[in-house]
Amino acid sequence: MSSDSITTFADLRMNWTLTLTDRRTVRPTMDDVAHLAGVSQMTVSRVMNGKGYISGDVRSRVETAAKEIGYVQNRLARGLRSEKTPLIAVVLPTLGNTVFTDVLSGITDAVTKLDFQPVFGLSEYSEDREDALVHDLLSWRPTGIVLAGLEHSEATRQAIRASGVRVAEIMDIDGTPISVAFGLSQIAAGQVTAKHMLAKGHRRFAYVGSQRGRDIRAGKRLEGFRQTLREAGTTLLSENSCAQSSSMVLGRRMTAEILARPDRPDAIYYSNDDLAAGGIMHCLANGIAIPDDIAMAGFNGLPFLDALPIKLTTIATPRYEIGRQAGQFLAGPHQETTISSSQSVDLGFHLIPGETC
Amino acid sequence: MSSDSITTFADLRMNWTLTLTDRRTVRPTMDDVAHLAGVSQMTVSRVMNGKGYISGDVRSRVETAAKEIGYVQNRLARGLRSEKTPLIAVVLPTLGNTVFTDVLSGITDAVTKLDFQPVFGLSEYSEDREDALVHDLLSWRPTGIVLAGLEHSEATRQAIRASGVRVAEIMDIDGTPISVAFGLSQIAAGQVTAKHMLAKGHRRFAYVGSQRGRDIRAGKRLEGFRQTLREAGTTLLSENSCAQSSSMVLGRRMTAEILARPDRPDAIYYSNDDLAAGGIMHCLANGIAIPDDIAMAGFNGLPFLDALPIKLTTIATPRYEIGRQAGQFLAGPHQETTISSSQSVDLGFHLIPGETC
DNA sequence: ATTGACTATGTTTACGTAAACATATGGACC
DNA sequence: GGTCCATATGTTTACGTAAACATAGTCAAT
Repeated sequence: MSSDSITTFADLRMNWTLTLTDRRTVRPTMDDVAHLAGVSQMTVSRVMNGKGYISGDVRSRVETAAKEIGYVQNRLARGLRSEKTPLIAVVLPTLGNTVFTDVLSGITDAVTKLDFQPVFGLSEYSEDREDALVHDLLSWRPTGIVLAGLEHSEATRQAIRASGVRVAEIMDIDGTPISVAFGLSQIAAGQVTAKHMLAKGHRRFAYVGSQRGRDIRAGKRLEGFRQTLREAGTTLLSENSCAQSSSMVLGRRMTAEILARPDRPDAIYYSNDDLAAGGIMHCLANGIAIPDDIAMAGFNGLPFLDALPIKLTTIATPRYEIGRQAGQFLAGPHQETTISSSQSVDLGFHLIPGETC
Repeated sequence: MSSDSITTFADLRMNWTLTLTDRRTVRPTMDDVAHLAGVSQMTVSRVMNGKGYISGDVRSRVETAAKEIGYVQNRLARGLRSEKTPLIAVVLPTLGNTVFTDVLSGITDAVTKLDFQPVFGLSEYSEDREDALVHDLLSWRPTGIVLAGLEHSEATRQAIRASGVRVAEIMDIDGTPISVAFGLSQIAAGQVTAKHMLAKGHRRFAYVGSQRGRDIRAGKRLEGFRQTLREAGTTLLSENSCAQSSSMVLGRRMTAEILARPDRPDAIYYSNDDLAAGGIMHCLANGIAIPDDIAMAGFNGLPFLDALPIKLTTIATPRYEIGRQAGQFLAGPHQETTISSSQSVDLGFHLIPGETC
């Protein structure tokens, strides 16, 4: 059909144009840009990545050509060839809790600034799902991976070790991290809260939590809380852990139940601010005096607490900062020494005294 | 150094083992699995993807070998070769608003179920950042992309058109979608709210909003609200739009300011529930009667409203469902006809009458 | 026995990029 | 006037996978 031999430049060009036309559904490649600019594919690569020597003339011709045909680099090919990708994998339990969206915002801001991109999955507090997600996410050959907490299955540890990917474990530092942990001592947070409540003269304590058994960090706070009570010669009257996920509505309902019982506590330790805020709402709606009838403390220091008519006593946590530092650690340049050593970065917390205890 | 010729199977095997050892830092490939299982790379590929004929014996040998050396597929190579990836790109304004985390949860659940993965970026309500993010995300050659709203720059439209990627625009259906929009009529939501407030006898209205100028959907609701007031022969006394991002604290502060003015309204229309809840808190804290002194309405129907002592009148929106359907649309199998046509899927909304108006 | 369909596996190739290596030009330096 | 170095570009190759095509055995129907 076509001419038997293609010899002239015009023929070559024609051939190229046709090829481009034939594949109109397919994205243009560096080769397409190169032919349009009259240079080699490698030169296009150099212009795109700003590596090696390029004359001003060629640079502008290539840039013009790229814009003209709407060239978009193919990160799959780039990642395959260069054996690294600007990806940071993130595995979180849920987005239904402000804690994790704050952390995720921090991670996103930090890695984006370093020209990385987050890929994420939600484990819903399930270890099996975490395993599956980690395995799946590693198939993208990410540069780093963020995990919540320090407790992970052997399969997950194994996969991460074998992949050689950088790891950051976040939120918790009570334990031995795989590589580096960014967070705060959950146990200490529970202890500090207990000390504060004891100092305020409360003795009859109840605990209110959610995600029973699955929220390991809440469990550690409770452990710290219990321990301090024990040292003060007292114990929790009741531990109320609901299987549902945390919410203000749940906190309000659980508070109502507890206050309706005959052995009424004089203080409630909530596993987080949402539950505690629900407790405040219950009291507001029912004319129960805080802290005289019932004292309260929460955890996280969420901003919305400032809008409530009664200020909750709580623990402020550096959620965004935890995410930011973890992201920076994973996406930033590296002194190889720090990678494999188990160490923790304690971003701290502080108690915010409110009007609830 | 080594023997000049490699002829026996043992030699070959030895050679392979050495190679594998040399690259211990590098991830094993299908070739490694293949050699260990004594089959070809292609057979490994078939086992991994469940395509083509494989005998039970070979399948189990391959699976054992893969597990033994900890094989993890390389999606970069897979995507490059097969020219498609199980990725869904998501561009959202922020994670600081429950609306978007709900949507993102819906997207994540839907696409995960279909073996896709979300990659996302945050535009912070900036069109330039949206442009940059879209361009960047397209470099991963995703199967689909989710955008918030219907308003996008020509550059974004162009890039998406050229890439041939599937698009879902979410939240808003007042306009012409690129392909398919999932959401609700923001204008109608504003109108319905206005009608309800008018029916309750209110006449002196104020508006409270955030993200001034940038939150296009809030602007559309306000437009609908204004329009209905106009038809009823009245207008807004004042429009109070703050540049900051939405929060309960901001809502409380703005409400306090408005109620302190001489020309006090008898009803406030908030651009969302967070702001409105802040208003409720202000009134609770200052003994202002709702709705007698001041009536209120919000937007979104967030779950935490059920925990408040006073139930807010608001509009319930199907946030999770919007995300779920958008995710399903992008990641699911396709009847090609629907892809390019501009159409909207109205997931509706409904007014929840509360105690605030 | 021959055909054909089905099952099971192997070989070759291409996806788009960047690393590694090669080449060529133009000065500066002695 | 040759040597060396900085600059500027090209050529070849490999990354790991799956599509396309090729091969070969088994078994039922002719």
